[in-house]
Amino acid sequence: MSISSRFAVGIHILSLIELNKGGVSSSEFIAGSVNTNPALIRKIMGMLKKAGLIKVRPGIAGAELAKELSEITLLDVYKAVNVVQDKELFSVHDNPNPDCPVGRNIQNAIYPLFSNAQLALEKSLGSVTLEEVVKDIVKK
Amino acid sequence: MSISSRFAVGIHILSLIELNKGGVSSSEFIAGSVNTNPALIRKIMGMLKKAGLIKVRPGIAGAELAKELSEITLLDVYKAVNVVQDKELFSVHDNPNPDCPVGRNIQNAIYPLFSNAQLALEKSLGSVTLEEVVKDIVKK
DNA sequence: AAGGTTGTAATCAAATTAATTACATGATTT
DNA sequence: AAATCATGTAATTAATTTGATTACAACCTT
Repeated sequence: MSISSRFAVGIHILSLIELNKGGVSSSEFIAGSVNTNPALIRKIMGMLKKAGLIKVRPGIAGAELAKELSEITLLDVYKAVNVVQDKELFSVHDNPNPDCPVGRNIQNAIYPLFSNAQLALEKSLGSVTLEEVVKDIVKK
Repeated sequence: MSISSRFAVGIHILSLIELNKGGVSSSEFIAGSVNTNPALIRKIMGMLKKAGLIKVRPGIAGAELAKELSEITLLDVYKAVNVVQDKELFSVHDNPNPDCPVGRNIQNAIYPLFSNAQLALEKSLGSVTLEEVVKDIVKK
């Protein structure tokens, strides 16, 4: 199973706001670039706003970045759009048999290992800023 | 969204086979420890078998490890049970607008970054062997 | 007051998971 | 050889999540 495309769309939204600095980035405009529904864009923008990444106001068309792109990492976006609940990238079967030594201890044995893997993922995402993404888009 | 518990169950199965070396690890026995259905266990065991991690034969009760636990990493299990398709941990929205500079290039800009994050995750999983997991279970 | 935009809830089809049932195939036992 | 038990595998089902869509209240500008 895959992590929701909300994450990729979030990156798309932020990049577009930056590259459209001169114009007005309304949800409809952004939806046109992402090729989806304006309501979905507004929903994701609401998450980005809540995370302090963009500024949007009811009734006023357009969104602005709340931070420099160089200060926003992919991890910030990842966390903002809630694609993965904290510590729950990997799901674990519940109610293993408590009368079995393996069933009784498997969860505690696995948990820190899964947690480390998830942290490695997040560390990787945290090492890339949106500035780099936008530079790459411009270059192409 | 979370990665299927097949992964955790796969680890459970392999650990149990090891710790039950003296006895017969039938799908029903394993299902009792995992607390699920024998058919599901057989399905996952089929994947582990296909990946060369265990030996099972039709009609013959019980499964055996095909390798030493010290030679099996979490990554081997992860790949065996197909919880994530190669290069598809993160999903990307399709059909972004080709007439927009961002829409046209976002996928290529994002792809290697997502790929790196996924590799970091896999590297972490590849650094842990099942031997460590079983030792931890025994200790508890 | 009119027109356009954001915020948000509700609905819907499609996809995936895990549980379950069913049964064909294969091996062992009596 | 027949009965019994295990694996292999397909099909079904309910629950959950996703992304698309509609609808509309709240808000701002002209």
